[in-house]
Amino acid sequence: MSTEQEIFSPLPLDFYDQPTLQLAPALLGCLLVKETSEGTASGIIVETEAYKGPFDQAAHSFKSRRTKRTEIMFGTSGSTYTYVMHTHCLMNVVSGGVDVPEAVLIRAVEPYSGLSLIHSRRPKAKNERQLTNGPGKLCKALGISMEDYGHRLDQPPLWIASGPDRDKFVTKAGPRVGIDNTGEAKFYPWRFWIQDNRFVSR
DNA sequence: ACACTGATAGACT
DNA sequence: GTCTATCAGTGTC
Repeated sequence: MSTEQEIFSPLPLDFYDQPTLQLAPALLGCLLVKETSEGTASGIIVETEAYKGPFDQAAHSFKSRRTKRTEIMFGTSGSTYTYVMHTHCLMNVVSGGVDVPEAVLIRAVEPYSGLSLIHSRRPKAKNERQLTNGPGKLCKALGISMEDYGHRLDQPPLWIASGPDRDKFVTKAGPRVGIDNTGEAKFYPWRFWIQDNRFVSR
């Protein structure tokens, strides 16, 4: 059993120096923590998706498209890539190292701490599952926004820690979600989740 | 199952 | 300047 301090202690930046397809499943079971003036909330990462820039038609950085939005993906691993879609914000972890525009999308978490804060931020959730079982929902629940764009994930106010009870789950892989019209890329099994966890988005 | 929402970037004229 | 698509979520049919 880990101590409270170990559970919440930020992972070092070099943790993100591993191949994106290895990092995505490695993030499962880790704790995503956000500190705000309202308090601190956290959730265990239970679902991720890998996006491999230049060769991945589903990625914003396909063919190394370098723009204001994708710029952070060309930077160092372990930075935050936030992106606004419709009315919601989605969070990605930059990987691949400098000049390799890859990232891992955090698709779902299981609420771990700051439950009352999470509930107050997600008044429309009709049950516990709906608090954080989607990429836009978890950002709202934890208070993650465009202000976190470019933030390094080894320090407050936003970081990822090793989390409790590591390795006590089975990892599954399958096709990614919400990426129609992307040809072959649609079928790559680059989505990873914790088997039987009820907060997985689908 | 379906449509409405509506921020922002990127492509195009 | 204008048009369109987007790594969703929600309410309604």
